[in-house]
Amino acid sequence: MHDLTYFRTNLEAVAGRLAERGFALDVPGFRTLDTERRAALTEVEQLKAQVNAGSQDIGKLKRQGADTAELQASIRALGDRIKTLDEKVKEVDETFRTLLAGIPNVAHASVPVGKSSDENVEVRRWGQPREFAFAPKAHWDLGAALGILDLDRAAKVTGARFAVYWDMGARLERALVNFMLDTHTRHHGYTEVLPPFMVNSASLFGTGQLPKFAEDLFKCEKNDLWLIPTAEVPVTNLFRDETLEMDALPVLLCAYTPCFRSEAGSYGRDVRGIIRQHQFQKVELVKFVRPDQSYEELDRLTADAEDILQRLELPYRTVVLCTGDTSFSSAKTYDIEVWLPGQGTYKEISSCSNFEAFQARRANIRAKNSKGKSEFLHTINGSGLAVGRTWVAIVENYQQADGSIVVPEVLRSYVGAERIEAREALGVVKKS
RNA sequence: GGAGAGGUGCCAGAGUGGUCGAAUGGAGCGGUUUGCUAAACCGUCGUAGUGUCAAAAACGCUACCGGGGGUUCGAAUCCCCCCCUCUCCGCCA
Repeated sequence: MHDLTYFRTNLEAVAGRLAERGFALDVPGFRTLDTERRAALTEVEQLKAQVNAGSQDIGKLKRQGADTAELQASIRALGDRIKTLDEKVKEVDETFRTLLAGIPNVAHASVPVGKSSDENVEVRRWGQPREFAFAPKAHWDLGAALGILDLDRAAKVTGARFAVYWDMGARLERALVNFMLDTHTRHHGYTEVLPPFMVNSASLFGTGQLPKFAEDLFKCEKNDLWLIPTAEVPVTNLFRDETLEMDALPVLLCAYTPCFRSEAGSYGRDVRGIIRQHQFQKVELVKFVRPDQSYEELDRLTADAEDILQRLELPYRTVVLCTGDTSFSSAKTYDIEVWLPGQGTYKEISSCSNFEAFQARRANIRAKNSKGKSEFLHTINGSGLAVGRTWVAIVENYQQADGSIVVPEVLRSYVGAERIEAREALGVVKKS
């Protein structure tokens, strides 16, 4: 959400910046609506002022024992006009707010201008993709053969784009969650929170998923409850309608949650394996920061996420998204992409964004400085990391010629094994 | 799910139809006093929208006492619906 006064006084400039990211702002339409809104507002407020003044007079006159019937009647006569004008204001106001709420954030000056992901810019690369003496397999083949990943039964129990993890597969997922949370809390200074996995619509508005992206979410019609698409939503909204102390910033939080996405509009993509699921697990990093420090804090958060991959010794690259690929609420986003040998490509495993005051304004999250003056703070978040995709990266990168998986050094105490091998005795391995 | 009690400013807490944007106390901020601290005293102290204005400041107006609707010339106060908190009962991991 943009600041209305700033938006209005800098309309042409803002429209130009929005065009860079592919959003066409109807400037004359905005001006007309804005003028219309203010005209109606001015008129109805003048009428209300009349009513208020008249009502006070009636009070005084009645105490003096005077007859007020005539005055009451004349004020009552204003009622109808106020009522119709009020409705008009409400209507214009709603249109206006819907419009304003649907306008994306303006990209930071350092963000490269571009139309699509093709124009994202790589900023660094870490690690060397391993040379395989054999043709590396994809995780769906490896996982099925090891009996640790079972998509068929998931489809039976629930449906497409869900997964069942068995045995060491489940253990690996859980190990990753614990390893990530431990690393962020012990080495990077984050405080762990465990939020609800369902939120109300006010929270989704606060972080920018509503009203525009409702179709990407799972909703429980009855209660105004939605399954979270990311922990960003409940965690950012922890401080909705609150004012923090500027001196107490930055606040660094990390949270493990499952995430639920309808994935409407991505039907043909990533159909195999568990890259794109309706439910996946994620450890999320969320920061509430001082406005003047948000970009250094974004770099630090991105480094915290990358550190997980470094500790797991998984090769990756980091790209800065161009204006056209940056998401609705974000002013600048880095994607971290892990190397997947089974597919011979770098695949997004984390997305780290600075929203500046865009979310804070929507969610009304402020910070008060030492002089008692409060302003909107900046919010930052990123995956640290997507657990399911990290699972995929480990299985594909650490696969052996015999189909077993070597467990990365740092995970061994969590997994309780150095290697994941097929366990026929379990009876879940499907013959194919 | 049933019965009852509540939800007021940063906090505590008054206020049951008019002069209430809201008493009082505390916290905060500014100041006086003080070797320092404490105390005392004085002042100040909500948010948003909008008008005058080139703009800022300032001043005015409108709205806001959990959310939404209604009654009335006038609502924190009366009525209806919803949400949340607390107590008891039921159910339940």
